[in-house]
Amino acid sequence: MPLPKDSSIRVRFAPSPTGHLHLGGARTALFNFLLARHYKGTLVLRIEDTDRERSTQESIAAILDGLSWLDLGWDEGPFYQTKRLDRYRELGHHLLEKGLAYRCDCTQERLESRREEALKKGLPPRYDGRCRERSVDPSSPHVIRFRTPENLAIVFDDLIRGTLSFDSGVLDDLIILRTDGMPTYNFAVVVDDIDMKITHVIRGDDHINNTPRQIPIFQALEAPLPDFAHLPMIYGPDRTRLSKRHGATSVMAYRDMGFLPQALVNYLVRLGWSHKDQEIFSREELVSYFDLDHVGSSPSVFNPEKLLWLNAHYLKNSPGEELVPLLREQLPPLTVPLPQSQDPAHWIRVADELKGRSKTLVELAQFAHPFLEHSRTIDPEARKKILTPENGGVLEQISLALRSLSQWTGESLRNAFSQVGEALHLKLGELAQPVRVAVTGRTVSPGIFEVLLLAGREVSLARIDEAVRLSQEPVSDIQESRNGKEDLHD
RNA sequence: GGUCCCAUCGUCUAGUGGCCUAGGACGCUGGCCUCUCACGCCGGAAACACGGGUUCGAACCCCGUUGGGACCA
Repeated sequence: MPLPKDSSIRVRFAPSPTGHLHLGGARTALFNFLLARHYKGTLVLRIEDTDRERSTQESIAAILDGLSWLDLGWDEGPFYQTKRLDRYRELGHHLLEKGLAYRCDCTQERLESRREEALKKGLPPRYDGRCRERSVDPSSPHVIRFRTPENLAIVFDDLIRGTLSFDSGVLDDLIILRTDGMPTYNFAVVVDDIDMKITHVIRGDDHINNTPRQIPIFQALEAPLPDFAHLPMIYGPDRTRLSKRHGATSVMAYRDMGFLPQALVNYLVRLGWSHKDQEIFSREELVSYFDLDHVGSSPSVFNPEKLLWLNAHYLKNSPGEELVPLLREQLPPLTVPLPQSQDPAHWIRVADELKGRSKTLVELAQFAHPFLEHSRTIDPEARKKILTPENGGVLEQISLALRSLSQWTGESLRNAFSQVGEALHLKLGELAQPVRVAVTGRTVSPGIFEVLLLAGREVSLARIDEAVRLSQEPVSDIQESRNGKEDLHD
């Protein structure tokens, strides 16, 4: 079902501000965004805040933040349903006048008891239509119900699922305006989609059952029907709808965990959509390739491993200078910065050197810390294992050799190491590891020459000398005694 | 319970009746590279839920079964 290529398509993203922007919502927003861009149409942002109990200002802010972090811009809005209440009432009364809706003053108690009766008889607990033909006093408390057409097959062509068919017999005469004049969800949505001239309703498939309720309202309001496309759900690992109990679901939580928005977007778009075998997409490619034809109809399970892989990919391929501001956000404030940390170029070098080994910005920050902060903490395991008295001697030799170098380059450092290696009959690896621990405090880092160059001569030598001292000291009483016991078992 | 949706490797997916001895990716795994860890490169295990049709031919079309899920209550 190809869409018009020109064109004037108008789509919308319509979240309820009852929490953060979660992954499912983000994907719905993304698909709407991409479709709008692809067809050069319009994306409308609408905040469905009629549930005043649960809607909050913070949620609105959180959703807007999430969209902006993902760089999903919209063209019109945000429109707020709570600012359109008069309009819903107007159209509700319009339907009333045309006899397409009616007043109902059934009490909560009555409805409750009818429901229980129906349930007992094994019938669907629908409204029994008591007020359909009654004339209820407009001045007494009442709701307005939509007169759902009876015995009618409601059929529509879902752009993703194909033809979907429902029997209106299972539908209630649903309330469109409550006693307090607030519109119900299905009514407000239809009024908005009409007023905002939405041509394609693209939403999660949890709304699939709402569609046959909404279609008769479009018709009653004599509005053209938009096309519908219902996106499959995103599941957690247990194949139920992704929710808080599956861990982080808020897109902002992913930012905090050190993910790049491009990675999350790329991950999300491949959940349900594909373009042949391609896995990595630039924003431009996404806009030019995206269409509904290749959106699948089966739900997908969220897989954090693959997101991580994508994130590593984007990290590796981002220029250091773009990473620096993000790196700063992840880094705890520096207590005593290294002298070279004053130099922006140093930060870029650090980011470029370390981005290839990091899966997240958090990891990148951890790797980067020893090259930015004056003091570096030595991993206790690494100290115990690598900074042995024997290696202390090795470090002393290396320190001497490094000091004698008139200038530090990759080349001169390599030469110095091989000379020490020859003299001590040690391989490069056996030299590099103690130096690595001495300078970075960890057993994992970039190549040893890169490390030395990045830390610089002053810092490197000071840290190596400190490591020499540490290697002569006992590790610590507690660790010593524990080691002793372990040794007995060997 | 009612209505509706879904069904290819563990996961994301390609596949739109012959190109399929089912392709790619994540993960897993063997190896290479190597100063550590990654990256990268080469290789491996791993799937058409089941049963009926339709057809010369079905992963692809139809029906049923099973299994999962959503919504409403």
